[in-house]
Amino acid sequence: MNAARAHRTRKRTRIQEENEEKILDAGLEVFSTWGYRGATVDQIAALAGMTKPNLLYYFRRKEDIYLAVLNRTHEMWLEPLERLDAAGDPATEIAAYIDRKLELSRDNPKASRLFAMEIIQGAPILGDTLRGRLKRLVDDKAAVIRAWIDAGRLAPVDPHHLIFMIWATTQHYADFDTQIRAVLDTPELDAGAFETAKATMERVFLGGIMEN
Amino acid sequence: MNAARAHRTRKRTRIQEENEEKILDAGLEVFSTWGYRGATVDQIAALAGMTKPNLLYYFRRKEDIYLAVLNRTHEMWLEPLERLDAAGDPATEIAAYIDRKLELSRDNPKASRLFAMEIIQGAPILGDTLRGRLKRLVDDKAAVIRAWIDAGRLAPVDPHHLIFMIWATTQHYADFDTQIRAVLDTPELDAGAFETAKATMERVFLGGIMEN
DNA sequence: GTCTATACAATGATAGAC
DNA sequence: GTCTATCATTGTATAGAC
Repeated sequence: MNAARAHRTRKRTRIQEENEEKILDAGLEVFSTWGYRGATVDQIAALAGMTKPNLLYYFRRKEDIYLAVLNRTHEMWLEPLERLDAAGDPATEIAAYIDRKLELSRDNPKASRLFAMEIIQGAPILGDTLRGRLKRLVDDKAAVIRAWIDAGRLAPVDPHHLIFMIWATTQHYADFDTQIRAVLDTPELDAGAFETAKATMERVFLGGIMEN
Repeated sequence: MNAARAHRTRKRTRIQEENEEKILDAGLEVFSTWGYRGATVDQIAALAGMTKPNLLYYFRRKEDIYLAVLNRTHEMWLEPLERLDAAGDPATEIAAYIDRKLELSRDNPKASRLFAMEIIQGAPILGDTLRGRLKRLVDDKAAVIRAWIDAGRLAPVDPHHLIFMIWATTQHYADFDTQIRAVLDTPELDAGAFETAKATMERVFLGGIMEN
């Protein structure tokens, strides 16, 4: 985890914390736009407002920056699904999950695009996490959904693919934001656009999976 | 369009056509994996089975290859929506649209990822196309859907966002294929996985938007 | 402890000779 | 249609100044 910073063992100073944060913010920006390989250390340093050698004082290698940025954000990505509660009402729980996921896209579009680039490139870094922790979490929550279906509280849809559909639709508003803005002819996706998206998604998903 | 090949004015020979096609195939592969900037001409040349200088005889610059690859595939992307028929039955038409789009993802995952990378990077090349031709097409078909809604044949959902949802879910199976395979613990998305995906999507979408 | 200047090897894009 | 040369970019290392 912090092998990246093994050369520094002492407690971090205020300047260190501030600079590391600036670097990670810049890294998120650049990696999420260009992917790991397309990003350059120069770009990140410029965005962070420091020189390249100065940046390399904090992170010796490009890969260390990438790892740190991914580590800083990947917890955030699992959290909404973790909160899906087997004891709750199916419609309420699923609607709330969609809301949380859509909010995450709205508030952290760069983090969403960072993950998208990593996955599209074959998940060279996150592959193990996907096959391990993510798979266990999804299997877990798919079992919850299946129990709801077996109890006749939801229409019989495949739980895994239902989750994929929710991921796809919510993340679309972050990852493909450029395309959506082009089609809607708007300079940015404002609160109104997200409200309409949310209403449409809840109507389609809940209408589509409630036994009536 | 073929400004990229303006240096060649004669009719193309068989060898030229074959080599250009090999280059475009290799370019699709490499650009869709690494993005424009992360791709190298060396990689593309190696994949195309030729030397870098030989490749550069056909396309003088990396950007020319990228343009040609995008141009070769972007028509394909508009076609399924173009076929949405106002005179048809709403449920049938929308189900057929979903099918066509999902088939496109299954059969052309690399093209899908190429577009994804281009959009995530802010559509530097395709931006005008998105704001022009794509927007007109979507507005057109959104009007068709709205007419169905006004006639009481569909539930009142926002047509644009419904289309976004269909794009998101279908393309997800190409773009995030690595993540889906990790979660489903399968070496590849086979016909069965696509059947389940299709059934789930049709159940959710049609259940979600039919007035009952 | 923090930052700058400089260097350098590797890679990659492109031009031009053959 | 092929090979070589060139030149900019980029990742990384080091030496030392504040």
